[in-house]
Order: sequence, then structure tokens, then C-alpha cells
Amino acid sequence: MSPPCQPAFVAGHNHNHCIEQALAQAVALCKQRNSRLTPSRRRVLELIWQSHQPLGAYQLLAQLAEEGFNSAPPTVYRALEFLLEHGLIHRLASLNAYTGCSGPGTQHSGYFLICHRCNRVQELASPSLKEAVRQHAGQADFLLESEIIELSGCCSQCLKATDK
Amino acid sequence: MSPPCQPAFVAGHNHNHCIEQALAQAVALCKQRNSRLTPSRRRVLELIWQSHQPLGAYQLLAQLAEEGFNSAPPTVYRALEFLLEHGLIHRLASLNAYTGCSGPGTQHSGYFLICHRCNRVQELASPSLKEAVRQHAGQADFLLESEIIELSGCCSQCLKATDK
DNA sequence: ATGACACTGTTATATTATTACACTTCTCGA
DNA sequence: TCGAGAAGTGTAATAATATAACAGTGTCAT
Repeated sequence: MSPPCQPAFVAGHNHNHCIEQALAQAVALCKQRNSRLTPSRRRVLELIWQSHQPLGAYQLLAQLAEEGFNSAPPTVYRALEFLLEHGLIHRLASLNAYTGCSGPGTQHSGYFLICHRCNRVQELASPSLKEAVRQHAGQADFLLESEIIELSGCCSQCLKATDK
Repeated sequence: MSPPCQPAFVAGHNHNHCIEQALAQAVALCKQRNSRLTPSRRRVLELIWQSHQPLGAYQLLAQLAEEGFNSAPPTVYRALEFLLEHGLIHRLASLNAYTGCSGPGTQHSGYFLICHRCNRVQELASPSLKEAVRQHAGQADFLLESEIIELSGCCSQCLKATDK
């Protein structure tokens, strides 16, 4: 299945900006950490950012194949692993899919709003939610190491589109 | 892989109680809803409760096979689907595994603390966390339909065991 | 230049989940 | 109580996601 068309302009927002910025940040971070953002890693990150929807490993793989990259599963999973380790992308457990991290470099768990209508994902940066979670873990004397918070439903734009 | 031994008594708690109670609740709920808790559905629920750890579909399948049940994947997935629909179990997206619901009948999303040491799962019933989540969704004009909250780390018992 | 390490290529396979279709059992109204 | 429709089950095949293992290649510091 080839991914849907990805217009650069959506809802008054030039997505090319995001892609460029994300790539620039990634390059900077990797340089700073002496990590190598190799062509396939870079391309995977780019593909993920180009999509307005989270992409599955095999969707990425198909795109890479079209572009002449090696296209066996380990290729993409290795790239994803690298990007995850460096906090450049997030994995959405409820979708088995991957999405760009909107604040790489800052240590954080991703909290997500996932619209099942348009399939877009919004990352929440929420100190108060984080604090609530931290408190609950603390009450149970639980040493928190990672968090998965994925909220699904219908986003405001899709709601508006239905109402009218 | 056969599942680990499942002692009935753990940490001063008679787990047989839990199993019996969960089964009794399930029977009552299904009766009330005119749903059929057939032998395979019932057995899957029982196996899930008997385990102190979440079980994967194929672990369940292996147990069913040993007991002479039909053991093709659809058997267990259908049972799981039924149990999920009736709120008798939860699926843990981060583990691809299933665990008993501690409050069936009450409408709720499951919030979980998952210990990666002992692999046990504790379900949080947390109105305040729920409220925090609801607020955040509301701020984004997001119509919330389902929530996945899975917190991983090390539970208090395992921490104690390490400290000493 | 060379040794160590990171990265990539390739094949195979593991794990989780679904589709499709035939058959059986249950339920409930005529 | 009969039979039609719905719900449940059996079975085979396959899809979708992810990992293992091992060989080969490139990179970089010494």
C-alpha cells in the first residue's frame, strides 16, 4: 500500500518548515553526540516527518525500496532503533507506527492524542500530566522508567468537519 | 515456552480467591447481558487470572492445546475479543499481552504499572489521573474515546528485594 | 596500515494477528 | 416443535510486525 498524498500545506501550516527544522535539529544533535546520521537513518527520519500520519515499519521499507535503498526489514528497524535511542522519533504502541518527536534533545516521554479519523497525531508536552503520573507511581513506591500515554479519539478539526 | 510456575500464594495473598471472584463476576455479568461465557472463553479468562503475569495470545493457545481445546489462533483471539468487549480483560499494548480486569462491570480505561523485573502488572484506579487526562484532551478540543496508559519500571517489592 | 568498532547486506525465522469459508449449535418466534 | 437466522466453532491459509545470526564493508584513531 503506498502512503496517501502528503501535501506540504495543511491547515495554514507549511509542513516543509517542520521537516527542515526537524532534520536540522537531528543533524545538530548527532554531531554533538558524535553519532552518525547515515543516509538511510536520515532518509527514514525524513520520510517520517514528511508524512502527516505515523508510518509503519513496512510502509517505510516500501518507500526506501522505491528509492533504491536496501529494503530488507533489518534496514528499517535499525534506523528506527537509532532514531528512537536518540529521541528523534517516538513509537506508538497502539498503532505499531512511528512518528517524529516534536522536541528532540529534551528528555521526555511522549504523550499523544491520536485521531482515528484523520490518523494524525499530536504530541502533548504536559508537565501537569507528567506530574500526575509521577505522583501515582510514587504512591505505589514504583520506580518509573518509561511511560506510554496514547489517547485516541477525534481531533477538533475532524469534529468541526462533521458538525457543519 | 511453557509459562512459569504460578503459586497460588504470593506475598501473603491467596490468589485462588481472585480467580474465583473474577470468574464469578464474569458469570454474573454475562448472565445479566445475555452473553455466553462458553467453555473456551471461560477457560481463557481463567488462565489469564491464574497467571500473575500478563499472557500473550500464543501462550494461552499453548495451554488450551494441552487441555484438548482447539488450538488454532482464531480460537484464542475470538475468546480474547469477547472478553475485551465485555471489559473482563485488558490488552497491554506495550507487551502484546492480556491481563485480567480488576473492576469489570465498571466502565473504565485501564491504567497500568508494569514491573519489568517480575513482570507483574498493577491496575491503577485513578480518578485524578483520569481527570488530568480528560482536561488535557478538553484543552485540545479533542473528543476522547480510549486511553492507553502503561507505566513501566520497577515495583516496590522488586526494589526492596534489590536494596537489601 | 591496521585493528577495533560501527554500520550494512542478506537470509531466514519468530511473533502476533487476521481472513475466509464451511460447519455446528443455540435461540426465539411462528 | 419446527425452522430460520444468529452466534459460535473448526480449519487452512496468510498478513503484518519484528528479530536473529552471520558475513561483509566502511570509518577512524593510533
